[in-house]
Amino acid sequence: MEDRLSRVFAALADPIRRDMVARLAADDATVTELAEPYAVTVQAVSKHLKVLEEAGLVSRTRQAQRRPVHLEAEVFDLMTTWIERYRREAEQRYRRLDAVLTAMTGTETREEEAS
Amino acid sequence: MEDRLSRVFAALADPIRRDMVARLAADDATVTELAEPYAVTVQAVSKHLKVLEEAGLVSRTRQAQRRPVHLEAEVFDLMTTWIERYRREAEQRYRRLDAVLTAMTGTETREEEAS
DNA sequence: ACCTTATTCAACCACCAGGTTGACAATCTG
DNA sequence: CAGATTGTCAACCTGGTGGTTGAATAAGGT
Repeated sequence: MEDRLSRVFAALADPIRRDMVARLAADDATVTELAEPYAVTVQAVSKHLKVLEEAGLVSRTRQAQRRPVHLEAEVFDLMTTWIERYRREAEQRYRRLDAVLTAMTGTETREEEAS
Repeated sequence: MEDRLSRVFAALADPIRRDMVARLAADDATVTELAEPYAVTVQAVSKHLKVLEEAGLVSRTRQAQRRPVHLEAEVFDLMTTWIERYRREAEQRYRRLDAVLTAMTGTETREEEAS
């Protein structure tokens, strides 16, 4: 899989991981705390965290036996940038097409603005 | 996998699919056109398109034997909404922490609340 | 009608992802 | 030290993903 963006998207393609991110946005948490709501073993959750960590979405520090997980919000920018870029491009194209269509029909009907 | 958001994220976790989306943002294209730059068979690309379609990222119409692919930009909103929501939350928390730290060092002698 | 072009379907394969159980490491607490 | 808590590692299973080749379908061009 290799590249960063792929890892980030893949990490968020799993509902459990997405839910963990959502909860971590509110506050840091330990592995067992995170595992509690889900019907899977704590080992499975540990694996999920590894995925999130390798995607750069979370970081873990050590605190006695506990290992608090912290959300790294900056990584979201990577996605947002990518998404917004192409969305904007596609929407502009849509608007252009819209303009063409309006121009074509507009010569007869004269409709003014769209939204 | 089931849910929409998972499918969208999973779809974009693949570099080829992401590249196809990027190209489709510029203009609609047929399957063979899309396949051309990649070192995979056209069948593989057809499969990728199926994934993108099931995620609601693209739609296909029929035009003679050709089957032009069109990007559906609206789906991006789903992701952006999700991402922005939690990023904002996490950043606010960061700012709160920042404020607490500033307050602590700023007053120095007066520690009242813990957290 | 026949051939060519565009695309999908089917069967197959190698590999990865998400889950399990069981053992181990690291730390606090009695 | 002994025991409980917290978390990871290793081995294993199952199912899905991305790729292949080969055949089938759909529509146009001649």
